[in-house]
Amino acid sequence: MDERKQRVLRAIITDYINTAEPVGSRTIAKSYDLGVSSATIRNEMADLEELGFIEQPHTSSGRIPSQQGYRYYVDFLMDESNLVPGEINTIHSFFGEDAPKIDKLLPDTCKVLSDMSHYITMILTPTKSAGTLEQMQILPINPFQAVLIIVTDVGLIHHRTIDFPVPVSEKRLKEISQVLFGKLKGHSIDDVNVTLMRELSGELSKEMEIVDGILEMLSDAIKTSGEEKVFLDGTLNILNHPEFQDIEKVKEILSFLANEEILKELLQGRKRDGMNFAIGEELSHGQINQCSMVTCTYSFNGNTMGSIGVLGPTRMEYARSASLIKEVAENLSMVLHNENKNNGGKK
Amino acid sequence: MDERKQRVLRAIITDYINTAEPVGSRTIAKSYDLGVSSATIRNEMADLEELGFIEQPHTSSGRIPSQQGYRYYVDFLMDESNLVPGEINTIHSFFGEDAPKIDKLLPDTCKVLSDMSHYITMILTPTKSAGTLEQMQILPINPFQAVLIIVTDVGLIHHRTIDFPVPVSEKRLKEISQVLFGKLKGHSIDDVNVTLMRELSGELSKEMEIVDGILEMLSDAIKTSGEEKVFLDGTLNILNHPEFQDIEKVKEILSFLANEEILKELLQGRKRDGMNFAIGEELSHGQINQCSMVTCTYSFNGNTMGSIGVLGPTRMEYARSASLIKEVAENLSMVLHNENKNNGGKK
DNA sequence: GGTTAGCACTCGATGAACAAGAGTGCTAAC
DNA sequence: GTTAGCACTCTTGTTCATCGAGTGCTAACC
Repeated sequence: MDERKQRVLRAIITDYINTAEPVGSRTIAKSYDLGVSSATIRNEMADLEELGFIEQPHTSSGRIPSQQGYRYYVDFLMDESNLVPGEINTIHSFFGEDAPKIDKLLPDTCKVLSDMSHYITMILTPTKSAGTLEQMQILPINPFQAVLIIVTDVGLIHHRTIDFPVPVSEKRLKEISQVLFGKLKGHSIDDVNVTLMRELSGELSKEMEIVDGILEMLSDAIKTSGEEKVFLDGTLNILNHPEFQDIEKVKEILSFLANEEILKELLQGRKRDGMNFAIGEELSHGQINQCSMVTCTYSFNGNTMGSIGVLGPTRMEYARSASLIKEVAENLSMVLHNENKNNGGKK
Repeated sequence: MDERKQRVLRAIITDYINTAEPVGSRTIAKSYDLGVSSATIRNEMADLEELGFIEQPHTSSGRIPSQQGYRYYVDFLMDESNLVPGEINTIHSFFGEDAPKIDKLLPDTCKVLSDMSHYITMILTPTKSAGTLEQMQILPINPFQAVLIIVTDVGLIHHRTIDFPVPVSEKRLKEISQVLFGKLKGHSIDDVNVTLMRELSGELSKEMEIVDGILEMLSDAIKTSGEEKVFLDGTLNILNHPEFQDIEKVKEILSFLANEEILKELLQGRKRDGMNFAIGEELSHGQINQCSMVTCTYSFNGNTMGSIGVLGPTRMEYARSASLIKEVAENLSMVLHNENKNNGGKK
């Protein structure tokens, strides 16, 4: 891959991203300043095709980038994309003074990012291990049911109803709740497991009679409360792209994305390093093998905790998406950081 | 409208609902046993068209029902639709022994109904006035933030973060929470307004110093917690119907439905009587004037409280949808009734 | 007088034929 | 190594004829 081939490939991809039309040698010679004629570019294109970076939908049409081409692009060719000041302002003011309350923060961020990117956006909540139990309460509804409320240190709030097999009095529930909370406060939610609960059970039973099974139920409820969650927004953005004008295709993709487990998997799998690009079949799911996803992790006090992703056609604006996500992720991390400082500081 | 015209109209609508194709006189003469020739039916059809019940997409095509035709159909012609035993079983077992926990009940019901009907399904939660405050708790997160948790007598659970303008200690918050709950328990959430809160404020201030504004914030939070909510499911079902193969149309409808206020309005407007049919422009929104909606109220101890609706093309299976919704609404009402009896009975 | 058979007519859908245009690959000249 | 030129390919859009479903109307029928 000499210099000129790279420039040709970059031109092809840039043009195709903008127009969604196969791009021919003449277009490149005219619009991208390579200083050579279309014939020369044709020769380069033939080479690029042989190398697998571009392909021809049919003989005598222009070329479109292959998955491998996009991969090479994001790895080596992509320019830094500068967001326009207006966009940066939008993001800053969203995360500014009036940033949404903590429990609205993630879904609202998701919406902002999908509006700005014009792609499908998803955000994975912090990992279990990063969240510690900050508040816990069990509210009785009736003798057989109660609501468990959990607040983690990052401010995520969960509630869940619990069904008891035998009646539990309000008084008893209150006692259990208090003792439990006393023991569990500050622990990582990940730590709450059967073993810990057994230990507690031992301690607790000295103080009061514990109904069998209740602790297990609570332990279970707490654990599932701490599970990761995915917010999704902008699914309809997909309809704006010319590659998704086929109803069947759209149905397949959207119903695929309706499964939260799938979304989790998509985001979790790319949580290690900061910015990540997954192109077409790299996503490992046939339903979205004509899509690409750009993800970025966001952090909480320096600990990796969640990730943000936008999903669009393989012909997506990788550079711009990356810049957008990065900006959003940084701002989000900052807000979460401050939230937490308030927590610790003012208390 | 003599007997025969009615039979012809019914045949046309039935056929069109099944095939989505304009239906011709010959089809009717052949498949629907009217005992007359196609020529006679042609004459009747010309009359029906003049009366405004059917229309012709273009000269020399078959006829399709007009909105007025559908209206006449649901008002006078529609047969009772019998669900097949399998369907009834599905519904019964969903609402049976292992019915979802109360806070999952409505969204899950929504999903079941959309799966069975193949249309978009929405459920409006109980009206404010029907729900009384059963449980309330304020959990401190930090001096400036707390979580308000509300459980209504129908088992709906809401949580909301509250930002205080000035720090409030945990102890103080606990006191306020307890006193407030003591006063408000059993009241309708609708009753919680500034006036009541002022009164309470007077009483409370004898017992403790109340930070200005806190009560208003709480009042506000409680009120919005009691607001109606809409669950939506099966939006992708729309893609299965031949009248929605146009991406633009689909985009318009789905983004229209993404607005929860709109959904509320759609369901609230039809909450008075039990079963309700709204056809095309009767829905009063251009975006969905090619859709129809069947709604049914469900009740709680005999009090009207919420409503269920399915939205499909005007060419929808009105009879079947009505039967489905009715069955679901009745079962739902029953489960909610029992829930409540448990509440009262066992406590 | 209502019903029906027959027939001419309309109009969308389908598909073939054709021209236009975009783009390529190859060759030969620079 | 680069480029101009050209023949060739393939898609796209258009025109045109055909087909068929379905109608409306008329005249005959019971």
